[in-house]
Amino acid sequence: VVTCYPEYYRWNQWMFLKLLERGLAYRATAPVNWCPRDETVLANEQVINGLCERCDTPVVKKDLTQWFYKITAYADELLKFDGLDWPERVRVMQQNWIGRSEGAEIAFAVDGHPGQTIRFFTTRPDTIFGATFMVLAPEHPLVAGITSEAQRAAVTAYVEEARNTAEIERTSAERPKTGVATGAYARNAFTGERVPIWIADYVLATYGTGAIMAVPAHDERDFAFATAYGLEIREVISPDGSEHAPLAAAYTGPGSLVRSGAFTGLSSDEAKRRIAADARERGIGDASVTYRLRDWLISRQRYWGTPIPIVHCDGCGVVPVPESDLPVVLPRDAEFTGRGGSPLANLPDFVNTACPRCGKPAKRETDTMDTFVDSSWYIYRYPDPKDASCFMNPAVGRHWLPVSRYTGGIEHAILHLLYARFVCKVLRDLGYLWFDEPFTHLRNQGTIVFKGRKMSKSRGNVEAPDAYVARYGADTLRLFMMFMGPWTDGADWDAAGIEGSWRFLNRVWTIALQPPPDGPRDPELDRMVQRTTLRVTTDLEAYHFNTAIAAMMELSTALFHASGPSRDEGVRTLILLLAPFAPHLSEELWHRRGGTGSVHQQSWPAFDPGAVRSGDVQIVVQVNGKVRDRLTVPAGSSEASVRSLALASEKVQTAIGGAAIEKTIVVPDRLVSVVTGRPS
RNA sequence: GCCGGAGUGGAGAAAUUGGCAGACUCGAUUGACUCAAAAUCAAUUGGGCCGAAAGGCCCGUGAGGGUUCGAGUCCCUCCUCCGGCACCA
Repeated sequence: VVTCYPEYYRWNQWMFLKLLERGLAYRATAPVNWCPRDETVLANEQVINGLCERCDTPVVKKDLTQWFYKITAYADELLKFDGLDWPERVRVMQQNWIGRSEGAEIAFAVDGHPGQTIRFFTTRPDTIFGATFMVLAPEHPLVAGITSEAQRAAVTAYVEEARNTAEIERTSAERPKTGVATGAYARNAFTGERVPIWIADYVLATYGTGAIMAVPAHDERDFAFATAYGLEIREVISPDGSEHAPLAAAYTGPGSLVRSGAFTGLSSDEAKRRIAADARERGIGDASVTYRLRDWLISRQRYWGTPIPIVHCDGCGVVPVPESDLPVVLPRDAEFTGRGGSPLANLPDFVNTACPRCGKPAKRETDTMDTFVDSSWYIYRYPDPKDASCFMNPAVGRHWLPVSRYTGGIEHAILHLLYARFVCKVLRDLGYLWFDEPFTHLRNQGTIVFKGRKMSKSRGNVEAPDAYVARYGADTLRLFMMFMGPWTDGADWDAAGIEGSWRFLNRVWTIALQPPPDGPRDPELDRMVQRTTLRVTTDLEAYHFNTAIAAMMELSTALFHASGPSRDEGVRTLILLLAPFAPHLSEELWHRRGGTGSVHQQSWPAFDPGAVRSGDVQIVVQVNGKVRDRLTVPAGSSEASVRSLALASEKVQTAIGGAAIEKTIVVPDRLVSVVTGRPS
């Protein structure tokens, strides 16, 4: 939808130019996720279990030149959730996704290839004396150059096969480890030994440096690989300080170093620091941090998306469209060919343009932006959508932003919510926003499961509400869905209980329109109205819609049996409380009872916390932890009076049975607990 | 495998965050109204035991242990289910 409005998406383009200036947008050739069915690239976040987020087609890797946003520059800040009221689940998902690992990056020289080194990342530099071989990802750029003639055919075949294997299959942990020796050797800079260099697809090109030192004694994957190919397994970390050979399995815990030269005897933690420091002194490495998070691939070979404001000129290269020329308008006449590549590439009027720098004929970028770019900042447009000078009017925005209440499905946990946090921080650093986080308070509505699967409009797994609306009305259906259970939990869809919501609304209708029978004021009912107002108000703020409705049901039952002015005022309050839950019915009743204006524009009912607590309360009396009697006393009764009243109870005295009282505990307005010594 | 969340009646669920377990709703049973049914209203509805009744007693929140005057809630061990990530070096 956004793509229909150039005045919206021009700001996607404006932001792109700002990020480009800052070095936060860049173009690079990299192995990227490719959906063969949609014929477009995808960001990592849009590959779900190796499948395309949109069409569930297995994704493959392809080397392509694409545009990226440098979200990794904010990885550390994105790990922080200071001051945010967010569900634990979402925080953990984002933290896992970002995947920060501390360790060291170290280089080993390739034997017989002067100047060539293999850089690798490890979280366990303490195990470096046990690195008996190295493994490169099949896509690693060094592979072709170092492979020996004898191994060339085998290596080429393996690389080819890896390229043609779907990502989901390649990264399956259950898959047996496979690989091929390159015939080349590296020099372990710590043991001084020559170690063979292998390629294997269990090493990922996109993580760390795409290469590892393999320590089979202390890594399960390396152990499995070494066992399969008969490579040396050398213990260098011992849980008890003594040596154990041969190892039946990798020992991945901490311990003290053995067979590790000058570092022998150190603890794992100490050795991690000392070995990284040693690598730094020798100029071959340093302590380092690696993230699982990859930069955000924003190019798409799709029609519906914001055109990327770039011109490719034979003379000048990649040239940004000047800000004054924005927006670059998405043509309306593109054809959906269903074939590969961006549809824009087939429109000569769009593609052919003049270079903004030299004026010579040039070609426009034909990729469009990921639509998650659109949704990453829309909240800043809300405060003043008419303002044309910027995407947001700061004077208005200061009043409304950041967003204090945000809700959405859990499916946004590491897509929209991560992108929006990133864009917020970028705009802050550009000087356009004055806060660090776009959404200070977040709640996820639960998933409704229908026929065993998530009920989803885009997936077509829905039950149309029409039949329920026709039979019970939209308010009943809405109320029932809020009453089924906690809104944040979701539920299996089952309309069996909808009659209850229907009956409740009918009862409200009846009592609201009946002329109230005469009678005196009813202080007990007045208090209940107050109490209900309190409960509905706090439950609403906490998203506890089910219990708010339960409280209103109780009030409606009490009003049904009441009379007099208390009843009439209670009904008025109930209609106001019900308005957010049953908007149509409450509006109708509001008018039928002579109310003016809309019920939805009235003040929310007030309550007096003191009045809520007044009246009589029931107090439980326990003897040695068991309930023995119940007392009714005025709320706020003193501890002493409640205690003596409790001890005066016959039932309590029977339970005490003459034993000595050790202590009594009084919880105001709630209970008295009597503790005795051993029964005499 | 790692991380997160959750296990409470026949069903959906409550429980003021350590204070009467099962509010509210569905379903079921019984009664009132009706020629009858529907609708509506009322009563009962965790299990077991004692009692003619009024009422009383015991057990009970996935399992076992612990802390506490008191545990659905806190701690330890385990089981099951749901969700996320997963060959991330």
